[in-house]
Amino acid sequence: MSNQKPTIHQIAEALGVSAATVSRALNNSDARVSDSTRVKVKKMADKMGYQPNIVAASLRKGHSNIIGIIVPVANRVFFSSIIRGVEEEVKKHGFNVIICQSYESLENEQEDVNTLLSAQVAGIMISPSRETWSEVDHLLKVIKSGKTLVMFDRRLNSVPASSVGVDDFQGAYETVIHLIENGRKKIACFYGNPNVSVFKERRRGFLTAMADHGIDIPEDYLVLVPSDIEEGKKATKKLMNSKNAPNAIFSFSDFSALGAMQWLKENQYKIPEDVCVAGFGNDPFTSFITPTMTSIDQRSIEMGRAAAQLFLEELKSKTSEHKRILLPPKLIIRESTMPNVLKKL
Amino acid sequence: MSNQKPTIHQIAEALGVSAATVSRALNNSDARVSDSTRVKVKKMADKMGYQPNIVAASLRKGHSNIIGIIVPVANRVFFSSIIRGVEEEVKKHGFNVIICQSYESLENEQEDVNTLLSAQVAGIMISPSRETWSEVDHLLKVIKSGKTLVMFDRRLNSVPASSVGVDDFQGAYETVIHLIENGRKKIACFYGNPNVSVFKERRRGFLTAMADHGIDIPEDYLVLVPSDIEEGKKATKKLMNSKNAPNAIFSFSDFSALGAMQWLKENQYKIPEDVCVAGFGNDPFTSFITPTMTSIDQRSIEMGRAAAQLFLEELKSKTSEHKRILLPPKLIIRESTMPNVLKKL
DNA sequence: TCAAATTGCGCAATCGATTGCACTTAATAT
DNA sequence: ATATTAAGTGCAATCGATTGCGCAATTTGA
Repeated sequence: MSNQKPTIHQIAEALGVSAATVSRALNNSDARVSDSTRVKVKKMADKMGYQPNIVAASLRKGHSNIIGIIVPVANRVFFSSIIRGVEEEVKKHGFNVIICQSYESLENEQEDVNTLLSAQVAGIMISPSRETWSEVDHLLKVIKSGKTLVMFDRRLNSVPASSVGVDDFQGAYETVIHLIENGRKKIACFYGNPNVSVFKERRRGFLTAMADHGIDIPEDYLVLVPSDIEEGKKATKKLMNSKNAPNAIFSFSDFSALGAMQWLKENQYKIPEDVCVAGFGNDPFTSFITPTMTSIDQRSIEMGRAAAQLFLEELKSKTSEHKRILLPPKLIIRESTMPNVLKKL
Repeated sequence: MSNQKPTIHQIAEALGVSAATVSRALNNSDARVSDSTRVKVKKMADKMGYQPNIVAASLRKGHSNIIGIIVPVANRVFFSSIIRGVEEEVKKHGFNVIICQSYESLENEQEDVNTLLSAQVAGIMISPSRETWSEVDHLLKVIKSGKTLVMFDRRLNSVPASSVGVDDFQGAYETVIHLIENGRKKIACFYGNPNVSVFKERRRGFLTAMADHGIDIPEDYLVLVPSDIEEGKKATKKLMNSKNAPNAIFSFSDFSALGAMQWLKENQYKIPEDVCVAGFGNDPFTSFITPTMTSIDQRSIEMGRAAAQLFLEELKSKTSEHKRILLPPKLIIRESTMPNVLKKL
């Protein structure tokens, strides 16, 4: 049966050479094969429809050409775009990616790490779950086992590994400045779980910008709001019904910002005239809604690319030094804080 | 060094048994091990921090526990949600997924298939690229090589394999009926590339519904519009500026429907009063925009789950019969075609 | 011209888990 | 009490590619 997939042994036999030679001929890396043999082998491999068995190679080499990616959840545009970026980049170098989702659970994440290690991945790229901040043994294990580890977006100080992210501090800072420059001082902030690095940075950005302009922040202007439309509505309602309602809301999430806008519109507030709203993340929907929403672009695809490049670099160099790459965020000003609209007032 | 990852041989040695016994004890499948030994082995494996080398097992077994997924693009909510569904389902059974993106290119898809076969995947789940319709040898190769193949969303008649999808005909049909029941007869249709199965079905649904109600369709009401905002705008402009402008637009894509809505709003048309707009896909943004957009939900996560279940079934049974699972679509009626708004007229 | 270096290739071990076959011991049957 | 059968385990081959080592042939250097 010619149906059976040929192996290097079949090729070797057909050519009267050894399997070792075939292997070497096919892997351009090792030059210790004559050009004529190499050509012969390649031609025969082609003719026989040879497809390398990567599993066998992986076993022998001690690692596969697969990179594990762990994200909180894969069907959010932000993360799926990062994955896209990673995939595009590593593919060029013959790697593939396995996707795992932690669903923001530490336990799932630990399991995922084990699965990936069992699969002998070349390394792991991770954006840690919301619950991952004090307990990081599973990530240290990855490093100890000699595998490359790279974090993206969220990072953990307690894990000695490289990371790529957007400058969240800067993004938040710029946004607040933008609001202030438009004459807003009563700026409320929907912040996120400060155990997550990116939220902590955004918070610092908000506070610093306000402090730099000598603006005091009423205690109730700082609200912990999960990334969720309904939560955004709830928080907005409470805020706007208080005796000291803000005239701007800066949310660490596009979704809670959307909730804010929805509540404001339902209650006849004008955006941006009465209340400016800015989100974070530049999810596609921010440019579809009415009014369009100001937000900070996190350059997800580029982040994925950069993370992948960093990963591949470290895979080669096996250095123990760690890099921290910060991409510049991009404030996208839209109608929800539009200056020209405001200036007309 | 206890740093080295233990293998079954280490465990065997520590226990004074053979590696074969350890293997059998760890894989509950083969019962030919005494309970006492099994317990002993498991305890020791645990103590030594044993992690199975799946690559080795895969090599021996001739296939891995990895399932390849090929999608046109991974960062569209529809596809990433399917992936999520698949991942959730197969994980329970010890499988992992590798994601490949064809970017709607046949060539990429062919390459992806090769890569996945090289990785000795257990099988492949695919939503074929737009360009994949006449040339399907690469998919036949998957089947010939004895691997399980399942298609989701888009399917190919020329490929003898099971598939899961939503009833696109039904979805389109219902939508058109809904528009007609609201008194619209001048319904334009933004259709998609008919080489793609789902678009062909939606087209059939549209035409059938119109025919069933004896409504003639002017030639220029049928417009080929790619899934893209700008294309939707362009098509709408042309349509509305013609002498026989429609009073409803049914688009096979939420994005071109969004384009339609944007153009209509910019040009002072009222939605739904002047023109009703319905999309397809129920992308999250459809419920965020103003007015909210009527659309058909494709049950992406469920589709992923169903596809995964079907896949796992076939993997076991190795039957040559093929199933075609059709999920019921769900018309989500929103403001852009809202009946109560219309009735007030 | 002869030693030294280089090139080209084969041999065989190796990666770690699985599994058919065989063997021993214990259990059951006659 | 002897013959069958079953249970529990070990041996060793196997999956397919890689690679250190060694050998022969060829080239280079002096």
